This record gives sequence, structure tokens and C-alpha cells, in this order.
Amino acid sequence: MEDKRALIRSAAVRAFARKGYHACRVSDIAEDAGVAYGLVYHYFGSKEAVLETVFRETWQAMLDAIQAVEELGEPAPEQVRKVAAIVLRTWRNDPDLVRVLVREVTRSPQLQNEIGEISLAFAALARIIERGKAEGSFRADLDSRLAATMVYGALEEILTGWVMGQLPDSDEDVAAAERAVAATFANGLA
Amino acid sequence: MEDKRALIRSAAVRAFARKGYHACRVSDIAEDAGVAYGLVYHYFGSKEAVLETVFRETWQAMLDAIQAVEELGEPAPEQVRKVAAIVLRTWRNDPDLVRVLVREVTRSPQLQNEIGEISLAFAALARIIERGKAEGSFRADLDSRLAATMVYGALEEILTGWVMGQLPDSDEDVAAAERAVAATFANGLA
Amino acid sequence: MEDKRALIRSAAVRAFARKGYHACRVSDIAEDAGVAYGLVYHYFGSKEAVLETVFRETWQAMLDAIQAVEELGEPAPEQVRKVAAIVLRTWRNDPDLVRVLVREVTRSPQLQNEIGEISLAFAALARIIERGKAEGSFRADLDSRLAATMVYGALEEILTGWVMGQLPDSDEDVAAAERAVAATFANGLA
Amino acid sequence: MEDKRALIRSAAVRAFARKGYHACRVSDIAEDAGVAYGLVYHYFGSKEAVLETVFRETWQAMLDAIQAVEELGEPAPEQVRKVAAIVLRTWRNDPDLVRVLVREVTRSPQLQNEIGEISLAFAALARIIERGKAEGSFRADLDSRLAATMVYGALEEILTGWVMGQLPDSDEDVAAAERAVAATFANGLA
DNA sequence: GATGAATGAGATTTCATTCAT
DNA sequence: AATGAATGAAATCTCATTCAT
Repeated sequence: MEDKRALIRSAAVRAFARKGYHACRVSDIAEDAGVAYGLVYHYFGSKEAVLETVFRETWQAMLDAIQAVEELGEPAPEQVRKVAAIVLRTWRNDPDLVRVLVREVTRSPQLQNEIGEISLAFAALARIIERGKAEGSFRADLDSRLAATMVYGALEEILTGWVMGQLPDSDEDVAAAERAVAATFANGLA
Repeated sequence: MEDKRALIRSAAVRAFARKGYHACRVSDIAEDAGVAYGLVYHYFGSKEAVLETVFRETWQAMLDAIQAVEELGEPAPEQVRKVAAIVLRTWRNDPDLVRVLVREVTRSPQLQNEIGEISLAFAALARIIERGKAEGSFRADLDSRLAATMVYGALEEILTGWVMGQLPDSDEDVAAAERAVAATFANGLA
Repeated sequence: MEDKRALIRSAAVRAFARKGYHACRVSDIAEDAGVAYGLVYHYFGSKEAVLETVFRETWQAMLDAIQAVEELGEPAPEQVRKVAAIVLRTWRNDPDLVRVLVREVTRSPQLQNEIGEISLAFAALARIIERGKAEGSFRADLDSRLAATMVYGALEEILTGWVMGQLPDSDEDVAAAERAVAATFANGLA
Repeated sequence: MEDKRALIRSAAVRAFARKGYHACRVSDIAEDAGVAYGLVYHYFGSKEAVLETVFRETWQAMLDAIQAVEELGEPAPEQVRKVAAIVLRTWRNDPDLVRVLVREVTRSPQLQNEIGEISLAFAALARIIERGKAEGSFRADLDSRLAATMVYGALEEILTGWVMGQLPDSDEDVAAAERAVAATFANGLA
């Protein structure tokens, strides 16, 4: 019944978030999903493929959301704010997922082949900043690739702070973080 | 002869950098150091302890350097610039070390006990920003903890870009990155 | 449609020949037959039963052919020649089948219960040789069981040479092999 | 103490002989040798490598013995007799070893890379027969490769008969088999 | 201090087989 | 008859760690 594949996928997110990818056995995922562990192999082929799938499907959704922001054609600082909102609000929607992405995927030595997809996010941010330079919102001498890196880094570190329990993460804190990022880079890159 | 302990320690940094902590076997470290792997246990006690030692000794040096900056009593934006310089220049000095710290330690689920030491760096940055607010360099409504997180995140992401080969890292690029971080946060936090 | 059971049986021969019994998964058989693997169980009950069936049905046909030779009542050397012809020509008819019988069945530790059926072939050969002794074609002090073993071994090894690609196997080579076996044992056992 | 590698090697022969290669677990070998199974990997690297080693080391010894026969320069039929003696007496010396070689190695699909070494034995037999043709002991129109195959097949099948318990194998039977092979091919190939 | 043989817990993965549909 | 999702026993292999020398 239902969709066992999706069931396993979301159980994997929980399990990876709870114990970390390496410490998490395939049987932990299966147990969490309430299925036999053979089924994980039936649907995903390997433990690593589960992580990869989680990453790819999630990341694509985020890339789509960012692209939608770009297409609105609003001023660059507003676009940066919206991207910050998208990234940071994901935390509220699915903290376990963020935990996994932040801890296991982003700088994993194993998933270096995913770098291409990760860098698409940087590229989108760089495009936004480039447009900001063109419209005069940002300084002309800015290296947009580098600026994109700083923005992305600031966002990811805030997420990490939440993941690690080092920063408060109430709804109000999330909103405040969003404003802080927006303001800092609106001024900082101007 | 010489100092076998130091020999093993630096071999470990190379080995962890090359293959990642998990994929790296104790025998890889020993081989790289040119000793029998039993000796790794003689000096460090466990594989995890090697990583911990690498982290702790390095991190302490960085904390000391940051504290020295604080004690000079210069204006906050200048202190931020100097911290950026310290962090980014480490890359030039020892890329393998940075690779290991960035990939394995900072958000490792295993080394969560090191979080205390990691957060000392955030605390130092937060103190600097707090002082910037007092002296009028930074806006008064800033959450200094959050601001410190953004600065640290920007720095670490630039390092990551270098580690992952996504950003150019010539001496000139390193200097430019340092200036970009300094300028962005001097303005952005003002 | 058609006869799915026969379809699966012949797909199994191909699959076993290609990958070997152990390396061959039930799904390989099913795939080769173009059916779902559940159907293999419907018709045969188990993977081992498929191999057993292949063996038994084939072997019986060969035993029947040999018995027909016996019943003709020709001189023993001529009977040996005809048995050689039967065994060796099977290769031309169905090399995959020979491959499976030679590699998987004959000395499989699992199918030791089939030994009874295998030894019927030896027994037939031994009877022919025994009659050869009676009629004076073969030496009287011959151990017919041992002689039958030698004849059978020579035949199987020639098949093996073909299976393994170590001996040439054109039609002419097959005919030459048949003559060589006949001549060697006609003289050798005399 | 003692030579653990040799200990494991001979335990493997016993274990493979008893249960067959596939049905035999690595831990069976280790248990038989009285060591932890990790040690099997320490010395051999994999289960397959154990079988390969057993084969290669044994086979080489047999090739050496056959070569020694060749070098004596005796008449070809006598050389054939001596080769038969070498091959058949192995059964008395180490039945388990023969069991493994006959059942697992000779026509294993996995060890097809060993074929080169197996065919060296055929080549030696073919050389002997070729010399027999030159010296007039064997008929000139003989295909020596094919004849070698028959001799080898006869020998292997006799071993198989002993392995499978289908032929009597007392010392006297072994001696009789040796004489039967020698006589059959001395006459049969003449 | 130094070595590496020896250990064995534990993880991944395979795949024959079952069974609901 | 036909399918293939679901199961889980079982096997291989890895590798951190111990310890006798």
C-alpha cells in the first residue's frame, strides 16, 4: 500500500539526522520506515544512493524556488532577501532535512560528484549579484562569485547554528535572521 | 628518530585531507608517516583521538591569534579584517589542515564535544562586534551572536570554495577575499 | 502464450552457460526468458530444481540413445564409436547445454543425488565393454568399470576442451575427434 | 608460532573438500585452522584467493614433476605411464586436495584465468605424444593435442570416480588403474 | 619505543523465496 | 497463469584495536 519508496526516503532523513550518515545503519532506516531492510536495496540500491537521492530531490526543489525568485525581476537586494527567506525557512519546514544536508552532504568527500549541483546555487546567487551591479544596487568592483560565496556561507552557518543548537531558532529568531542577512548584504555589498 | 609523534600527526593531516576521515584507515596514516600502525596507538590511543588532537592544537593557535587581535584594541572593523586575514591565510600555510578542519571537524556529529572549543571562536567574534556597537562602528540593533555567525560562515565558505576547487586561490585571490570580507562586513554591519 | 515452461527451461540453459550456475540469479533466467521471476517458481519451485530438470531431461535422452545403440547388437568397438558420436555431436546441437552439464552438473557437490543417473551412463559403457570382452574384441583381463571410466573421461574432456575454447570445434574437428576416440579405444582396449 | 599461513591453507583444503567451495564459509576455514577468520584475510585477501593459491601451488608442483619425467628422455609410452602414476598417486597422498582440484577448480567459471596454467599440463602431455610419434611409438596421423586431451580426461575421470566414491581406491586399485591407463594408451595410440 | 600478527564486532549487500494481487 | 514488491537469512569483507615480542 501507500508509497513505500517515499516512506523509506523520509525515514532515511530522520535516521541520518539522528545518528549521522556513517553511524546510521541501513537497518536503522528500514526500522524507522517499518519495512525490511532488503526493501531499501530494492528501491535505492545502496545506502549511499539513499543519501544522494535525498540530496538531489531536495536540492532541485530549492534551485527551482531560487529560479522563481530570479524570474520576478525585482531589485537585487530584494532577491537576496527572498533567497535568504527560502533557505532559512526550510529549517522550520524540515529541520531533519537541513541537518542532513548541512552535516552530511555539502562538504562530504563522498558526494563530490554532486558539487555540480551545489554550485548551481552559487551560480544563481552570483547572477543575482551581477544584476545588482548592473542596476547600481551593488558596488561595481565586487567579485560576484566571491560575494555569492559569502552570502551562501552566512546562510549555511546560521543553519548550522540551529542544527548544532548554538543559536535560538524560534519563528521570531528565524524571521530576525532573515532580516539580518538581508540588511547586512544589502548594505555590505552596496 | 626525530619526533615520531609530530611525524604521525602531520601524516594524519595529509591522509585525512586526501581520503577523508572515514575512508582513511589507521594504516594509511602510518604508511604516510613511514611507521608501523601500532605506533599510532602508542602515541594517540585511537583514530578519533588523532583527529581530535589535530583539531585542538590547531584551533588553540587560531584562538590565540584572534585573542591577540582583540588585545590590540583597534577599531572593530579593523579587528574583523585582521581575523579574516588570520583565518584565510591559514589556507595558504596549510591547505591540508584547512581541508580537514572544514570537512571533518566543524560539523562532525562525532566531535560534538569539541563544539565548546569551536564556539570560543564565535564568542571572540561576537565580542569584537559587541565592542563595535559600543564604539559606534556597527549598528546598535545588531544581534552580535548572529552577526558573528555570518562573518564566520562567510570565511568558512570561502575556505570551502578553495578546498573544493570552486574558487581561485592565488596569493592575490586570498588578499582580495580578505579585503572583500572586511569591506562587506564593515559596511554591512554599520 | 506458447509454452512458458519450455521458454524458461531454455533460457536457464543459456543463462547458466553464460554466467555459471552460482553467479546466475533467478532474475537472470527470467529476464532471458522475458517473464517475471515469480514464474520460474511457479513452474520449477526453486533455482536448483531448474538445473536438476535441465540435467534430468537431457540426460535421459542421452541414456535412451545409448541404450538404442546397445540394442542394435553390433560389435563392441562399433558400439563405442556410436556412443562417442552421440556424446560428441550433442556439442554441435547445443553447446550451451553441454557447457552447463560439464561445468555445473557432473561433479557438483550439490547434485550428488543425481549421481545415480550419471552412473547409468557408466554402467551402459561398462556393459558394452563387458560384451566386447565376451566377443573377444577387448582383452579379457580388462576391468570394464575402469575402462568405461576412461572412455567417458576422454569424451568429457574433449567436450570440456570445446567448452573452454581450448580445442578447435568445427564440424570436421568434431568428426575427427569421434574417429580418434573410436580408434584409440578399439586398439587400446584390445 | 608455527606457520599460520600454511595452517590456514591446509585447513582450507579440508574445508573445501568437505563442503565444497561455495557452501564453505570463510569462518569454516578459520575454525578448522583454529584461528580467527580475520586472519584468513590477513594472509590471503579473499576467499577466492585462498582457492587460487591452493590451486596454483599444487599445480606447479605437479607441472614440475611432469617436466622431470620429460627430461629423463625415456620412451614415450613409459613417460605416459609415469605421468599417470604422478597424477593418480596424488589421490593417495592427499585425497582432499584432489577432491578440491577436481570439483572446484578445473572447470570453475571463476578461475578461468587459471586456464593458462591448466593448459601447461596438456601441453606437456602433447609434447610427450609428439615425441612418441617421432620415435615411432605412436601413429603418425595422431592429433597430439587431442590425444593429450583423452589421456588427461581418462586420468581425471578416474580421480573423479574415486572422489565420488564410484570406483574402488585401495593401493592395489590405484596401481591397477595406473597400469590400465598406461596399457590402453600405449596400445591405443600406437 | 616499535612492530605487525591476530582478533572479531559489525556493516553492507545479495538474492532465493514467498505471497498478495 | 503471471507479476514483482517484500522479506530476511546468510555471507563476505573491513578495519579499529589489542598485545606478545
